[in-house]
Formats: sequence, structure tokens, C-alpha cells
Amino acid sequence: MRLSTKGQYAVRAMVVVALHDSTGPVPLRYIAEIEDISEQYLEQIFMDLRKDDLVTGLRGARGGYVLNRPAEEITSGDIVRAVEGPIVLVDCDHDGACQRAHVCATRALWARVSESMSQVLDGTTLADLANWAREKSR
Amino acid sequence: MRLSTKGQYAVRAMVVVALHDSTGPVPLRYIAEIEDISEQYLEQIFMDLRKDDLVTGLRGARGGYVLNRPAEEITSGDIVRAVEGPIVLVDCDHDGACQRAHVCATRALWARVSESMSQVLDGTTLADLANWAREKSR
DNA sequence: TTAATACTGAGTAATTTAGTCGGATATAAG
DNA sequence: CTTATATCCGACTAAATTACTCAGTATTAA
Repeated sequence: MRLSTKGQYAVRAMVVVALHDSTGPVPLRYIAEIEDISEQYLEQIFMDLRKDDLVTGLRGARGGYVLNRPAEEITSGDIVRAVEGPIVLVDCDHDGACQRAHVCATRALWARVSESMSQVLDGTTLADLANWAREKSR
Repeated sequence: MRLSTKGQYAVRAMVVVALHDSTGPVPLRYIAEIEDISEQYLEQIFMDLRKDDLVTGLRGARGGYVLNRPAEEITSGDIVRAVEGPIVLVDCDHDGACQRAHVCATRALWARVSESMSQVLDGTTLADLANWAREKSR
């Protein structure tokens, strides 16, 4: 029930990109330094973020990553899903395979928990996170 | 972000115990059979449940496990915590060790998610789950 | 032309998960 | 008093996942 470092790093990294949204592409080297995350690990993470069209990578000198949509339109749920897959606490009956699905009382519980997690995650945008960060650094 | 089988099994097993609350101790062999879970794995799980005083084990023939409190006073949160530890999505700053805790915007997010999970889990009792199960089997 | 940067695939050590195994101990029933 | 039925307990292990690293290619600005 713990979010992997990949998910945590992804959100933290995206906040950095969001904070520099107006000043051009942010290179991974920079993110790696200020967030103290391995640059090569960040590469993997940004592959996932790119696949889900959350960012665009710009190669070459002065390159880096930029947001693909306004920070108000990217949620932490989008980010977590991009690197970790669907937000579900328990993946029983993944494709209708569970024999006792119809009598299983716990399925409803897991669904409720998953939904409440999604609500928080989808209800928080990158813009929110960037604002919190700005407030904190003040 | 996925709940381990241990946590899932623990809740399912406790529902079985709750359903037989009035008819005496429930042996692991029985739970193992109807829930299709390894009996030896269940032993491990019930060690944890016992440590947190959710159940009492009765040895010998005709023995088994019984709830230590009314099903209305045991929540799914209690069960999950017993076998998985605290319900936190991200355990950064576990003992004030995180250097950037004061500037980290994501901490608040993880706290919100963790709290919303806890609310659902602590808001659902074993009695609720047992009732759902009874409704389903009807 | 060079330096900076993203892109890509493969590999790997450490950790966690999901159990198993072999026994000791307690108790009810016959 | 013996036997069958249970819990209790500690150690062990295979498989999966996590959290990376490594080595190289491709692209672009200065």
C-alpha cells in the first residue's frame, strides 16, 4: 500500500518542471540536482510521462522538458497513473476472472478506497502543488 | 500502491470469523478451504491479528479463532494495520529525517491521500462487511 | 565542431512478497 | 491415557518487484 519512489519522484519532478513553466525547458540534470534523484532514473520516469503526453522532451543544448498542457490541467492522478498504472488498491477480478466476485464482500471495500484515493489525486493539479511549493519557499 | 495479498486475505478471513461469531471458534482449516488460502499462510496472518488483540486463538480439538471484540467495533482499518503496519501512502520523513520536509509541497498531498484511505477503512466495520456478505449470498 | 541534452535497451543488486517446512504445545473426545 | 485436532512458533526460500546503473545513439544550439 506504499507508493513506489518512482511515483513519488515523478510528482516531485513535475512540480519542478511546473515551477519553471514560463522560463523554458528544464533539463533532467537540473531536476536531479535540486531534488537529489538519480538523473538516469529520471530518464526512465520521463519516458513514462512522455508516453502519456504529459511532457515533451526537447533535445540538444538548452533542451529539457516542458509541460504539454497548462499546469492547471495536469493532476497528480495523471502523473501517478503514467508511471504506476491504474490507481487501484486491490486488483482482484482484473478481467472477470475471479470466481467468487459475486459473493465477495470485500470487493466493494477496495473499490471505495480506490475511489477515494483517486478523488484526492485527481482533485489536485500541478498548479496547486506548484503554488504550495512557492508558498513554502517564501 | 497495491495492497498485498496478506492484507486482502486478512480481511477476507476476518469476515469468515465474523460470520460464525455466534457459533463458536472458527479453525483455520475451514477458512483456508472456503476462501482458498493456504492454511499455513493464514497462521502467519493470524499471528499478526492476535498481536493486535483482534482475535483470540483457542487450541485443541474444537478450537479455532474468535473475535476479541464485537464485529461492530473492529474496522477494516484495524485489520489492515495489524498485518501491514500504518496506513500511509508515502513514508517520507519517517522520523523527521527528511531534509527538505519544510519546503516539500508533495508531503501535504500524500498526507491527504493517506487520510482519505484511512477514513474509508476506519469507517467500515467487520459487521458491515459481514452484512454485505450475507446480502450477497442471498 | 563541440557540448549539451534527450532517447533507448539491457542488466543487476537489494528488497519485499508470498508463501513453505518442521516441529512444539495445548485441549477435547473417546 | 491416548489420539486427533488445533493453535503456536521460528526459520527458510523461490519468485517478483523495486530501484536503480550502464553503455550507447540521436538531436540540436552555440
